[in-house]
Amino acid sequence: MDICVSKYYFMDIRKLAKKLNLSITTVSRALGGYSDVSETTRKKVIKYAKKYKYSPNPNASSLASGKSNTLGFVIPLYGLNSNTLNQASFFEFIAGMSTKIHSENIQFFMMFANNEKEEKNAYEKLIHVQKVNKIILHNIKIKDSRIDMLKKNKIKFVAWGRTQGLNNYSWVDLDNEESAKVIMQYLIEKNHRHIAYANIEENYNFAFQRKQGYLSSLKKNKIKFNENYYISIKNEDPDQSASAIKKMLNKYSKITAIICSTEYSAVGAIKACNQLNKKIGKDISIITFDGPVVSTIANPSLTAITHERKKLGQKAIEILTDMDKNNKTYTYLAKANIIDRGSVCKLKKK
Amino acid sequence: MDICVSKYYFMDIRKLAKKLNLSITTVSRALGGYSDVSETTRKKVIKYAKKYKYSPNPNASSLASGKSNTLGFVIPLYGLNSNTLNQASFFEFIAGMSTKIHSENIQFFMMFANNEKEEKNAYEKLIHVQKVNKIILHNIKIKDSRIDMLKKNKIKFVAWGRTQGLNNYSWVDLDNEESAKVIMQYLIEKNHRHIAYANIEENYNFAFQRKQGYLSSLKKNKIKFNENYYISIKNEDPDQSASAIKKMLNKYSKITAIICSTEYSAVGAIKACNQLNKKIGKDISIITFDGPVVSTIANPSLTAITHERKKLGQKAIEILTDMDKNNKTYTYLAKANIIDRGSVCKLKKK
DNA sequence: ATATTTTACCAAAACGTTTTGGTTGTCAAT
DNA sequence: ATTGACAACCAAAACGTTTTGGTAAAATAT
Repeated sequence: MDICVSKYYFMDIRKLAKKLNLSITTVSRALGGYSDVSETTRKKVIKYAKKYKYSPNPNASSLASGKSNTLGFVIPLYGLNSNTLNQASFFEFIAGMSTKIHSENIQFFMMFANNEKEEKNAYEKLIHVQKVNKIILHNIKIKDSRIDMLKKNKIKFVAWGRTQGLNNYSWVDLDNEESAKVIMQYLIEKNHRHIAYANIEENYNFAFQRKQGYLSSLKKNKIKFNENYYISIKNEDPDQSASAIKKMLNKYSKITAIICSTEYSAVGAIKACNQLNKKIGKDISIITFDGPVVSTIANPSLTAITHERKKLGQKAIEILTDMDKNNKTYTYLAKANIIDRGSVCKLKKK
Repeated sequence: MDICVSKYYFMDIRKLAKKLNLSITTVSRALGGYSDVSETTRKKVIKYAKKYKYSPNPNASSLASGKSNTLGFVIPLYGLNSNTLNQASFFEFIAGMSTKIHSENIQFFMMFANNEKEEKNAYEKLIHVQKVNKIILHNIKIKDSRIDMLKKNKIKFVAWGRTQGLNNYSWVDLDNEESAKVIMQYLIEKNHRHIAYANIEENYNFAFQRKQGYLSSLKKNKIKFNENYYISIKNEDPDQSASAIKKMLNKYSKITAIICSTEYSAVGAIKACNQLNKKIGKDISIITFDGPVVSTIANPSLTAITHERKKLGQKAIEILTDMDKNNKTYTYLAKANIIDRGSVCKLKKK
């Protein structure tokens, strides 16, 4: 990789205008896409701007226009260990964004927050000091005051995740309910009927939605919901899950399959089965949501349903760009696919 | 979390100067810490600036000064799956930085790169367009042309990792060689003598350094290096590791312990042992470098040596701030601790 | 032929700072 | 008393854009 000091980088709009025998205004407006510039002039300007690698000074431009064409992004480090926003999914989101950011030439401004207070400060700074005009919001809570705040300040934003209830803003999200249904269909086709569900507490939106899918599939298939088959763990602690699952399996031996709502419950399930000497994929079937890490690394590896998380990031940027043009709101639901890793077996039909 | 639209945020330096009955210059220089402002005036200015939540417009200030007090950071997404820069360590680094960034009030400018070409462009943009004056460099290769480039452009930087050979620049790094020695001491105290080492290819700097520690410990303890006990896998593929380790264990039954240089080899080792029906922590001992994920999630969990990666980020920022004052270069080596998770057993003394 | 609209361009102001190159007043040294 | 040094302040220029409010010429309408 060779990066040299290029002389062309010191070209500013004034020099460019002089070279072209045009006024600064015309050059600026040509590049800005305004209609009061003839197409022949515009082409000439663009051609020379490229040739001399002219790139507007972002500080000057933001100062003059009052807007910095910058995307604000607060990373709640304190929440990154939680399933709602774990490191792996975060990176997939980023990776998705990056594919679009490059082409659209959006600048990026990141801040970090180690707690809620810092998070609040970060948003204030982004808006009032850095003057970002776009924000990607994540770590969405069931009720989230940031949404009103951004609306008040007329900042364009896309939420990664949804609040519960009315969602009259742009968001991208996993299709959690649908995914749960897909999992259920998969298990039912393999003749499982006694299907347990290991969740974390439902006041995470995704946990709630996934459970809804589970319930609705049960109903559709005329299986009665057995609350003994449903576990809800408060903390994201594999060992807590493990002991709860162990108890459940001991008591209700009819269970043939467990759906794990999170990576942590999946680890718990594995531990529980090992302790009970139940062979996964044979004596008991396990299927988990996502868990890119645990699914592949865990021993044995787990059949899982994985979402196209990269698309979330990609769509978020696309939506923001669209919102610049129209004043609409957009939404996007990422679909999921089941990856068979052998931890679900087919039962004989009764 | 409640974020309101604060009227104070629209205070600029002019209004502040008027309120204080001072010139703009004096206010600016008071806040800038210049000596041609009396201490009483400075105190007054600072007090009012705080009171009215004055915060200089970063665009105006960067434009005027020609420097943006911004930290540049390119995330090579394409390298984030590699052990040198994996997601978990990346976040720990970030988290470390964030503790310092808040207090020092450094701005952050991130870019993403999906390949080497984009990485190159990103650095060019950061320097020539965004005008960042500080950079944190990571994904350091054994020879790395970025270092010369940054020196030429007189950008202050801290590297996360070291090139091989002369390191006359500021860097922070893991003390890989020392960590390997610590592991070896740990195993030898537990009477292991036939210690295997599962590495990835040595042209990763960290892999090379770790091997050095292993070799030097062998020497110190008068154990002859047995090249049959040493594995070097090209790709970060658990299955490749697994088959190599399986072969090794089959052939050389004297081996009582395996050191895994990476997360991937650790997974490989677990798989190999399971296939051979060797009980980890009993029939065979496994200890791994880092692998925060695999160590805890893997089944069984693994004894590991973990570095204080958070400190890397913290120190990187500290060093950059120090470099602003002095023109020295600084270095920092993060220490490591062994976390016992029961995968290493104590052998009887022969 | 004249009035009106449209097209294509531009000079100058504005954005909110930092920096330059001063000035004024005070104090100590002569 | 005069000079020099220094402390404390300031007006104006500069940073590189965008935006405002034009103008002149060309095209169109009357």
